[in-house]
Amino acid sequence: MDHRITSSTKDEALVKKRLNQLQKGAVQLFKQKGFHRATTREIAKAAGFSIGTLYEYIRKKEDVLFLVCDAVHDEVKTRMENVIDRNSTSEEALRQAVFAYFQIMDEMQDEVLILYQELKALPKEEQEYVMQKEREMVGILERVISNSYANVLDEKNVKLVANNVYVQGQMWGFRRWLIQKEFTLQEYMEMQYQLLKSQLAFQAT
Amino acid sequence: MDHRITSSTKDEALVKKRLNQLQKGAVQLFKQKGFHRATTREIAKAAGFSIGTLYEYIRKKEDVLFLVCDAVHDEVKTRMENVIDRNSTSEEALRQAVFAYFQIMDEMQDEVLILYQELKALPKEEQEYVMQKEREMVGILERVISNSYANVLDEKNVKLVANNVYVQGQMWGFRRWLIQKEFTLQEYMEMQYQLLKSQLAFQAT
Amino acid sequence: MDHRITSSTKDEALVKKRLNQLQKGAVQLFKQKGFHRATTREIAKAAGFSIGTLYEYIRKKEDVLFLVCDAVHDEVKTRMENVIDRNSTSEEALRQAVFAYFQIMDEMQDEVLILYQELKALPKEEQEYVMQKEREMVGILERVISNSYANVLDEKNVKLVANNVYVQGQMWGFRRWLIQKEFTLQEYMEMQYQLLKSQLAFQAT
Amino acid sequence: MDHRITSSTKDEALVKKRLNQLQKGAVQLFKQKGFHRATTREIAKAAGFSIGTLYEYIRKKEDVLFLVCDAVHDEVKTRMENVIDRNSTSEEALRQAVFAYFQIMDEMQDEVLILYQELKALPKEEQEYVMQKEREMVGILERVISNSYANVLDEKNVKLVANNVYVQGQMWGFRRWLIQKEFTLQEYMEMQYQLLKSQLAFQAT
DNA sequence: GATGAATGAGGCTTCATTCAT
DNA sequence: AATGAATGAAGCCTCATTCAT
Repeated sequence: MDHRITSSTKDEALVKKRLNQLQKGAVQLFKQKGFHRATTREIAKAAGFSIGTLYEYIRKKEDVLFLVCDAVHDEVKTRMENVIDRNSTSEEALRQAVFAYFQIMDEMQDEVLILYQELKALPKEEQEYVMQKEREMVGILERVISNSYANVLDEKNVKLVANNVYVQGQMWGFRRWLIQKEFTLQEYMEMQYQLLKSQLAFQAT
Repeated sequence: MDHRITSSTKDEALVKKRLNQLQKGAVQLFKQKGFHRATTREIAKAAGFSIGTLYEYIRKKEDVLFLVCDAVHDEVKTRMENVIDRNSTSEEALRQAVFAYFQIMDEMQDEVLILYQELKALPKEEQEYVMQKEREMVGILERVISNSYANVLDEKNVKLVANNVYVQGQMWGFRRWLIQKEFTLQEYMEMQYQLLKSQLAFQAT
Repeated sequence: MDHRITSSTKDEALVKKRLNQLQKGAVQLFKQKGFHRATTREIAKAAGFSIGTLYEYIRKKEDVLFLVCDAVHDEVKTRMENVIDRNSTSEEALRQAVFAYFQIMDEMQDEVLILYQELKALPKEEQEYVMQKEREMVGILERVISNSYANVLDEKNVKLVANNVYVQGQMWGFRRWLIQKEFTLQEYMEMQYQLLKSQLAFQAT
Repeated sequence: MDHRITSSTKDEALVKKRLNQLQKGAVQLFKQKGFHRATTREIAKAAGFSIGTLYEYIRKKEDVLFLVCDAVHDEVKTRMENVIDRNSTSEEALRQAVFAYFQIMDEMQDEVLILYQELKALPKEEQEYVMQKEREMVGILERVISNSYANVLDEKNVKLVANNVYVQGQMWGFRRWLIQKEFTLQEYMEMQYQLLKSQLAFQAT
């Protein structure tokens, strides 16, 4: 699944299956207790196998966290790419992408929370890797925005706006104790999108 | 300093001094290693006293984290309040407040990072307390925005915009690996402020 | 190969082959890492088959050690017996035997090292068995000495001298870090033999 | 006590006391189970304190082994030096030293056994250190022999003979299952000494 | 009030052994 | 007969917390 984690098992299909079990279980667990409070035994149990088997597929507890982070990004990215119409330059395309992104962030808020809070528990090198994935994600938003409003925004503004949108999506889950008390997802999406449009419209004048 | 931490010591002045040492040392330490990786021995050492003494002033390791979180918020709040002109309703007042806020977030980025990442390491009750402080901070921004643009924005929009600004300030430090690679602080402040204004201006039309 | 190890396999030829593979591989491995640090997986790999197969031929990890110890002794004994002229009583026969013994100890120093250091890792009963083999080896030397100098030495002296020679042979490999720094094998053999002769000669006076 | 082991405790006298307890307890324990089979918990218990305290004075389990090896050598050396008359060149002085050495080896046979069998469990660097101590011990014997028979033996012969005596002393304990079945300590000492003298006498002719 | 030695629960990880295929 | 995935007991070590001085 990922070259960074060397498992002693040889059967590729099995490895994939096990790592998938592991990642699924770990997300549920980390959601409740966070990475640090979760013990390796609990991780194994959540994945549905024994502690011994766990260590057939990972080398260190941290590897599980990395697995989760990696999987989250991959899923977000895949889902975004399925939804984005790369050829369209219409405003509608932007709306569609932004709404889809917020929707995904809503569905994956637990995963995103983990990613946010535990990143620094990873070794430096793996942190870098995860950050790179974040850059790619922001890059996707940049492209969408830039496709829709290429004429009105300079590159730097696009970067900033994309980053803002990206963060706003994450904050929906991350600051749910505040935001979800005040807004429904519909409202949040709609309002943020209106604000976004007003920025773009204004720059265009 | 805070009623939640009961120290067996009585001399108020000394307690204050010690807790201050503690908080200062802890921030430096958590900055480097994070809360979980820092041991109580290291915390004591960073504070300049022994492990035994540490436990004269706290009851659990978590108390130190709480202390730090609390202190960070207090400092941000104090500095913001010193800068804000509560009576002014001019656009200039908004600009001043936003710039000041970003400036503070820049200076305290390490502290804010800690606060962000370690919040869930606190017990539920203390989490609530810290969240409450966050709400207050957002509230301050709300008031400033609302004072300047009361006529053009409904309450809910103000809430959202204030929250966005608040998060953008934190992200300057939190996502420094991305943002600070692309923008200087000046640029970031200026551009975010322009975007903010365009939102407000647009709503006003 | 040895009745102490019951393998579930029946084909005698195959068992022999496998146990031989196993013993050869294990010596190489133990040489590097010692018995305790070598894992059963590594042992299986060194033998050229899987962990599952390993356990078709042994029951416990210790069995491998026993196998090695046993094989070492057998080889030393066989080689000694090939070289010794049981009928000769001349001094030359002694010289020949002693030199041959030292030569063998030189060639098998790694194996002897293992035997020396890991003996107590065996269960008591197997220890006894190995010790018995040691006694036999010393016995061979006793006979050679006694054949050559029967008239001058009482039985007890022969026992002691034989034991000394036996140990000196082992020490060539076991204390190589000291002895092999100071002497070449030729020198060591020659000098030890001279000392041996002087003992015998003196007793004869 | 030894710079190689860094204990977190500051009080020098206490450290010395604890390390002494530790070493004493460990010898008893290793005697029974060997180093590998002894758990850190058992080591702590044998030393009379908790596992936590154990790790206030050592960093790794291996350190305990090193401590033991070191202490054994130190004790042997000290006792030898107390007994040796450095000025005497008489044959009597040699006899005295050799007998004393065998006596010590008899009394410390368990310790010596440990040293012999577990040396390779130490990290390379520590092995070197222990070997150096062995060299010193052999050196002491060399000096005694050379003092008594300086005129008859060349340096290389002295080295060899000293090494032989040294090993013979250790073997009394190490091969007790063989030697102590056949000889009393008195006999062993006496006979080995006679052999030694015959070597020296013969060279002198 | 301050100190730091002592404690032991509990975490991570390894690895001998088994067993279904 | 051979394989290698699965198991879980058990080992090493850390570190938050206590308490006697």
